[in-house]
Amino acid sequence: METHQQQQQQAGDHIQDNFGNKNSYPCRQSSTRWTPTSDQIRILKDLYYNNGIRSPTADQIQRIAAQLRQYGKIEGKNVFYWFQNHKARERQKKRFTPATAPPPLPPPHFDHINHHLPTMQIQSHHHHYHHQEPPPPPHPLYTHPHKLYTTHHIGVGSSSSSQGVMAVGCGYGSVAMEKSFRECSISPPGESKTSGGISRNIGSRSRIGVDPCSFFDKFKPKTYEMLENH
Amino acid sequence: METHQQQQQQAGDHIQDNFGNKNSYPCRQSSTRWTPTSDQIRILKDLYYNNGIRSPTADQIQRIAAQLRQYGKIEGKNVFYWFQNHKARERQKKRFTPATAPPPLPPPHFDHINHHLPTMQIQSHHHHYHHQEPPPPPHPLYTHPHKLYTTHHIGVGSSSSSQGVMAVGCGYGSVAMEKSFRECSISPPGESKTSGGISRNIGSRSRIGVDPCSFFDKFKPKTYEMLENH
DNA sequence: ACGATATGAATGAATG
DNA sequence: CATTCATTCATATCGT
Repeated sequence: METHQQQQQQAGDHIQDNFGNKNSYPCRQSSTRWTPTSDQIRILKDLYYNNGIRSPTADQIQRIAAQLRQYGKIEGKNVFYWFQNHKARERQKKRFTPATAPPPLPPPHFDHINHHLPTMQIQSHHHHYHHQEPPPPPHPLYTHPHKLYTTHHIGVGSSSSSQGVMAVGCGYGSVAMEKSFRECSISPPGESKTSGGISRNIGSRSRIGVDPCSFFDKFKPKTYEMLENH
Repeated sequence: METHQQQQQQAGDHIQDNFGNKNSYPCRQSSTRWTPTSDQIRILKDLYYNNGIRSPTADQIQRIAAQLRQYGKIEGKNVFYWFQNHKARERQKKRFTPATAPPPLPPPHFDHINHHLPTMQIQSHHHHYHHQEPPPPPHPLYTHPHKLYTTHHIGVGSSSSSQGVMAVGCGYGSVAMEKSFRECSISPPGESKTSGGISRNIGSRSRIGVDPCSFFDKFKPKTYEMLENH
């Protein structure tokens, strides 16, 4: 999925939108749409997979966006859509690829491409549960009761020095992170059936699918398939 | 578009391994991307044009993929993307028909290719209608064919009342679009471009727009709008 | 070998 | 949440 990442030379390169426009560089990413940077994606995924955030609250969205802004332009809605889409696609895929060959997955050792991941903890306070078991995907028990965003302080810890590092409480240490399946993951219990109900706010259940978190580099142009599918 | 077609292997030379050959990889296709076989394409088009399927449901996708698997390797997502792309491109092309540019191109006309072949029969018989050109451009009436083919069950062959055919909507002459307020901010803070830059700035508390009422922000926005206006 | 084109794949943004 | 639309990236393939 997001493995190959498009181009996002929002850096110095002129972007050259290939449309009728020949505008040169007025607005960054001339295209009107947000083009996430690698760091932004990395963080978003981290929040998604390692922190179980699936449908952030408005509050969280704002904070996340604020943090991600360090790595490039971004707005709240981008964060909002990102989570929506990521989640939806994860499910969708599962949906139309139910029994189809969920094969053995060769353990393509996931390289540890960049391990300088800025890990961010939006709102974890001092609660460090043990649920931090990101790397070993096997068990997403994740009872995660957390999500009590009572704090206003963003945990943001993003990394800092070049390298790993976590800084933040639950951040996993990085490393290892095996990539596993995607669609055949854990059962998709109906979970949130909030339909008629009301609330459903805070809980934000997540069935966690702990996954991969692939890092893509601009260097790694090739397929994502290996990791993704399945 | 569907004019030139790539009839690749499958016939004489089996270049690619296809089938989950245990060759070396578990199941990963050796090739990067799915390369539909002639039969698969024929069937897909048949479903598209003769059965009016434009956006198959997850359910249909599964079945279609299962059927097409007889003719070569294929996954649900391939079917999904195929329909998405086919539809999008058909529309896209049509969209650029501002009068000044008469469509010199004779319609694709793929049909008749082989009628000696399989006409998908996902779960029912199949009927053959006269394949009518799907995109007769002139008329953008567009009554929103959305889901005309409401079948919940792949109508592939006929689903209830056959009516295969029709559904062609695609008119799509209007492109209203007005809500877009794309912003184009000027000089964003872009320094830390993609990856690499790990500038750090710890304490960065959220600052963000910090609106007056940020107390009860814990709600989950259903749409981006909600987030925005809050 | 390129360059153009067709088209598979991905994903941001919306809408229902 | 599910679906859909628009764009864009990536690559297979063909023409010259």
